[in-house]
This record gives sequence, C-alpha cells and structure tokens, in this order.
Amino acid sequence: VVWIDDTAAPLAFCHKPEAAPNQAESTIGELSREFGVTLRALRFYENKGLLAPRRAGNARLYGRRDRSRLSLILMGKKLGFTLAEISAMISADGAAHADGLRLSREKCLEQIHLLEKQQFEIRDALAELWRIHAGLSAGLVPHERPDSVADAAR
Amino acid sequence: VVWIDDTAAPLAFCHKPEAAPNQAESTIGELSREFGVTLRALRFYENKGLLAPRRAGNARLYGRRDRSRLSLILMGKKLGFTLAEISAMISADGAAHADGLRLSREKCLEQIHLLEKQQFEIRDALAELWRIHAGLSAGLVPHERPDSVADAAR
DNA sequence: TTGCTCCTCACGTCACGTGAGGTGGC
DNA sequence: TTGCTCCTCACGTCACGTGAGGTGGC
Repeated sequence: VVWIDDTAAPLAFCHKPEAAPNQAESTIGELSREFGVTLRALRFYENKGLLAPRRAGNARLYGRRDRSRLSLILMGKKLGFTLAEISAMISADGAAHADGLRLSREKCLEQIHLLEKQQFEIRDALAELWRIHAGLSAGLVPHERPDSVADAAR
Repeated sequence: VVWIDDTAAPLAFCHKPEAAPNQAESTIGELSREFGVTLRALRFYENKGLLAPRRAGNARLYGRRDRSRLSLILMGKKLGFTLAEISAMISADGAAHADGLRLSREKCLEQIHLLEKQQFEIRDALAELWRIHAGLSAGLVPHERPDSVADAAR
C-alpha cells in the first residue's frame, strides 16, 4: 500500500477469499460465484474500464490483480459510490498500483453527508409508513371519519 | 374518501397549497413552481398515465383533480414507491375517485421491510466511512504501518 | 422585433437485466 | 449428440435530464 499525498490515501481491499483462494486464474463463472456478482456485471465493469482480465482466445481469465480490483469495486459500491467515482479512486495515478481506494478526507465527508441525507429521508418515510400502518390496523372498515388516516399522515 | 375493502384503504393527500390555491387551472410552469418538480417530470407522469391535464390547444391546463393526483404521486415517491406502484395505488378501481392512495397493510409492511433493509445498508456504509475518516485523520503521512487503515476497515 | 412560455421528438444517464444467436471443449 | 460454459450484440428498465428545433401570444 502506497500513500501518495496527504489528501488522498489508499484503502486496501478487505475481501477474504473463500473458494479457490490459491488458484491463480479463474473463469468468469468462477469469479461470479466467488464474489456473488453476475456475469453481466463483470463484463459491464470491464466495459467501463474497471477490470481488464487476460484473454485465452475469447474467454476471460481473471488473475489475482483482477480479484483485488473487483474487491475494491464492490467495496466502493457498498460505500455508495458510483462506478465513475470508483474508477477515479482506483486509477487516479494511472493504475500503477491498484491495491487501494484513493479516498480523500474531503471526499469521504462528502459521501457521509450524502448518505446521511438519504438516511433522514428513509427515516421520515418509515415514520410515515408506520403511522399509516397503525391507522390501517386501527381503523379497519370505518364508518364515520375515514379521513382520520389522512390526518394521521399529517 | 371511499374505503373499498378491508385490505386496501385510501390515504388522502396532504398537500398544503401555497401559491394560487384558489386558482382553478394552472399552466405547467405554475404547477412546476408550486410543487417543486420539473416540467419534464410532469410530462413524464402524464406519459405514464398518472396525470391527464386538460388541453387548451397544445398547452396543458391542470385543474384541482390534477393537483390532488400530483400530490398523491409525490407522496408515494416520498414513501419510496415506484411510479408503477403509485399508478396501481391511485387507479386501482378505474380512477373513478382519485382522492387517495390505496395502500394495503400488507403492501405497507412490505415497503417498511424494504426501507429498513436500505437503512441498514446505509448505516453500515456510514460506520465504515467514519472509520475510514478517522484513519485518514489520525494517520496522515504514516511511515510504518499504513495497512492500519485497511485493518480498521476490517 | 425581442422575450417568455409552451410544445414535441429523441438521445443520454445509471447499473445493469434479459434474451437472441453462436462457439468450443468434455 | 447432448450439456455446459463461454462469447458478442443489442434492446429493455427506471425516472427523468438535456438539448434541438419550432409555436404562440404579450
């Protein structure tokens, strides 16, 4: 792991290989099963320049380097980054060493703010849904003021 | 507000009109400003069959009925439903009365589970991002074990 | 005449899903 | 020969964004 400057630091991948960890090269099907992603996704990532597996004729062969990059991609996705952002974080310096996500503190905070905003929106929606659910459970087949559900929903 | 059966109940919209509340008909631009949505979105909803404004020649004119439907659409979106779901919830019985979102208790719980799952994923991502941020702040320009960031990220 | 608002295509975005149609080696 | 896995287009999905090019009334 190499540190480039004081505003961006690499973040090593955290994948624990479970199946065929010692195998040097995998087919696309093997990698798909190992990481729980579809064949389409792997080809899509390659199309976006995020992966570049060796070719044996037409077939793709993924080595250790490809595995670690895939780990970084999935890590980035779990953190809520777009593939374009992940791409920039992986190959910021020409992909000379692709063993870390180059994430600056600034970018990190920016992402935190984004996710917190989403968190609040989901919190509000959940509160509203619970209110609605309570109204639906309490006021089944009402006869006088069905509008109470609407009132409960503010 | 009319209740249809004991598994689905209408949920009245909760929009408080702020601009031109007494005006019977609005242009697309007025409605756009009033509800804070783009012109494109309004036309898109119409294309999906969710809105059906009157036409004055080529121009669209939105009445009270269209306003209330738009309120329902935006309400449904805030609750995290897709436009297809909202469409089904609005016009379940042929749009004879479009004054409520017809949301069953079952569907309500289903949505709650979906949002809770998303909430957990965001929670995890935020925890991870905070860990990373702490590592970046504490270990600026490290010289011995930069891997500690990776370890902290598990 | 200039500006403003309105209109209709129609392609672009994001991260893939989903067939269609065809290979290659056991 | 049948099956399995691999391949490459290429259109579909979701909810719009974003111009392009053209109207109509003040």
